[in-house]
Amino acid sequence: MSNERRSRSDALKTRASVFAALGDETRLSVLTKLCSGVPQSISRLTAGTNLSRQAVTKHLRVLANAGMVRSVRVGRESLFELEPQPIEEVRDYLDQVSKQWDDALARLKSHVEE
Amino acid sequence: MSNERRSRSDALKTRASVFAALGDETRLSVLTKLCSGVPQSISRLTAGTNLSRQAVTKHLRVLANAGMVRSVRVGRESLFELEPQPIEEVRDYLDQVSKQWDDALARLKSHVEE
DNA sequence: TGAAAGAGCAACTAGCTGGTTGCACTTTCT
DNA sequence: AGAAAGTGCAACCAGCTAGTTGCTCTTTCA
Repeated sequence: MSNERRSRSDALKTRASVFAALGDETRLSVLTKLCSGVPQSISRLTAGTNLSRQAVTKHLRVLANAGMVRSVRVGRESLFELEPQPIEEVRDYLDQVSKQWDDALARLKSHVEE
Repeated sequence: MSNERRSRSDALKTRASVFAALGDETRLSVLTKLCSGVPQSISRLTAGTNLSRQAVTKHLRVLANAGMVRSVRVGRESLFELEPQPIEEVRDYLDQVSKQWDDALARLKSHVEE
C-alpha cells in the first residue's frame, strides 16, 4: 500500500485547498457570519452582499469542498454551518511554521556565537 | 482622513492576499524550504522542482507581494528569506475564528439548557 | 578574455475563477 | 390552487493564474 507514500503530498494538497478557500474576501466574510454558530441559508448569507445568490452559492461550494462548511437541507432552504476542523488544522500548521522559523534563527544565532 | 474607515476592509484584503499566497502547493513547499532560516537563491529553490526557474520566480513574487518573503541581491544571485510577520498575523486570525466559534457554540448550548 | 551561472523581462498559452443570466423545481403560505 | 420564496443547474463571459520559451544582462571564475 502506498498510503504512507501519498500521505505527505495529500496533506499538502488539502492544506493548499483550505488556504485557497480562505484566499477570497467574500468567503472570509461568509465565514465570519457563520462564526455566530447559527446555521444560515444562502439567501440570508447573500443579503447585504451586492453579489448574486449564485455567486454566493459558488463560494459556499468552494468552502464545502475544502471541508470548512457543511450544509443541511431543511424544507426549501439549505442551511450552512461552520466546520472548524480544517481551520484548526491549518492554524496548527502555521504555528508549526512559525516555531520552525524561530528555532532555525536561534540555532543560526548560537552558531555564530560559538 | 478615512484611515479608520478603510482599516477594516484593508485588513480583510491583506488577509485574503496572504491566504491566497498560501493556497498553492508550490509556494507552500517554498516556504517550507525557507523555514531552515538560510536565505536561498532562486536556482536553489528551483532545484528538484520539475518547474522552470521562471515559474518559481513568479511564485516568489506572489509571496513577496503578500509580504511573506524578502529578497536581497548578492552578487549575481538574489537570496530569499522568510518574513514571518504575515504568517503570524493570519495564524492569530484563525485562532480568533476558532475561539469565536467555540464561544458561540457554548452560548447556544447554555441557551438551550435554560 | 570569454564561457558559464544566475537572474530579469516580455510575449504567449491553457485552464481556472468569479461573476452573470435564464430557466426549472420544490416548499411554503394565503 | 396559485403566488412567492429558496434553490439548483447550465451556459456563458472576462480576467487572472500558472506555466512555458526566448532573449538579454551582469557576475563569477578559469
